[in-house]
Amino acid sequence: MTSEETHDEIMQATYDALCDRGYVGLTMADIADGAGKSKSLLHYHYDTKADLLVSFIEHLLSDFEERIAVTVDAPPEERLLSFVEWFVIDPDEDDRAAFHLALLELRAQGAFNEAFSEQLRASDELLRGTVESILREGIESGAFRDVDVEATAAWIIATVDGARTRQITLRTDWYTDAVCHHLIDVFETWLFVEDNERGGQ
Amino acid sequence: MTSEETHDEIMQATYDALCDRGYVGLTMADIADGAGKSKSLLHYHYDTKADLLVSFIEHLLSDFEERIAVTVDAPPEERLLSFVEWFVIDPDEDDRAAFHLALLELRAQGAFNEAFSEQLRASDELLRGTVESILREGIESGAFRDVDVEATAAWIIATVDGARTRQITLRTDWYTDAVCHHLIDVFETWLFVEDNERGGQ
DNA sequence: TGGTCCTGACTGAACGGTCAGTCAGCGACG
DNA sequence: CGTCGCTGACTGACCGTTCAGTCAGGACCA
Repeated sequence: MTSEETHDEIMQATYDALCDRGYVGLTMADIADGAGKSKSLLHYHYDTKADLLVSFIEHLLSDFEERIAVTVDAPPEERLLSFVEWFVIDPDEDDRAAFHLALLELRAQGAFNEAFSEQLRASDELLRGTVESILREGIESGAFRDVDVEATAAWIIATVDGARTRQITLRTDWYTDAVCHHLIDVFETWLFVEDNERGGQ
Repeated sequence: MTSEETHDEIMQATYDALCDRGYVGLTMADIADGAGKSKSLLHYHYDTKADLLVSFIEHLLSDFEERIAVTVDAPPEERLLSFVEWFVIDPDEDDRAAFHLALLELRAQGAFNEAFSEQLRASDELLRGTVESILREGIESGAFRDVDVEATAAWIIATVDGARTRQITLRTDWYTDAVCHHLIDVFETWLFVEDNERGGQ
């Protein structure tokens, strides 16, 4: 088995272990077992547990990059709404909720680990950049009003992130529902240019 | 020293230890040292580490209850705005940021510990109840429009929580700034009744 | 073709440290 | 004298990390 195949298996095993143990409960033994390999192998490929996890966040990032590259063709209103819907977790997606819970633990650990922190900041920039580019596209095409792109992207992300955080930590869809409806209201009132206005001014 | 004094000291030491170690790094020895007592004493008062932490969250809750009881006299617009400002962390309040980071870890642990989860849900109800009561008061007095109280409280909390989470995990005030400005905009447009409208309809 | 050398992926066992939890006992106070 | 608050020494389990060694296969040479 090549080094790269092994790397992919380890990343997958890390994901699985993170889902059913969380970050706090995550052990090298869990990951090794999940990959059907020995603990020592993990240290053969990554110096420390922290290194492995940094690699894992990198892996997530490139995954995310691939996924957003796919959806660039839709109109901006649709892209923005599907971004919001994608962010929120479906009630029956148990493993995704578990994963984001672990990710939340990981995000909190950034404060104690500079390498984590760096990766997390990179993923934040990617996320913000994505929303900003949707907004810019909408404004350029005349579909959106001329809002402050950076600030608008920031509050949208903060809002959906907060809703998801409360959704997964409190195990209720109450917050995501309220936030989704609210966002749609705000978008329709403040952001989307009505058809009958288009080209008007 | 009475049992209650010791309890308070332990809670304070837990707070301190949580601030500079985080939840993951928190040990019984840290707490004991901070309180100037022995580890065994902690087990004398609380059966397990988890029990101690449940006690700690209870302690936070009653603290929060006392604090909000103070501010009930201000007008609803002011109460709402000061709630938002209070939620957000000042850039130079390092220890408060550290504490909320630890609290974030603790919130994520709710998924693995039913007793934590219960306490956290209680604190969520308290928070939601507080915002809802501000909204209800505003609507009754005619200062606020007749919005859906539960849903509005939910999205406000999700928004400020998300902003604070990103603020403390990414160590940037970018999100909280954007969210504060946005919230003030939304409040003034959708929630607050203008003076010249008052009594009008 | 077959033998030698080397390397990269991988393992099992052990080590060292950490940490929650235990337990026997001690001083002080009512 | 009992019990309440408290301690220090200790234990068992766990977990990241290390290390000596195995094994398959590829390169190179005779």
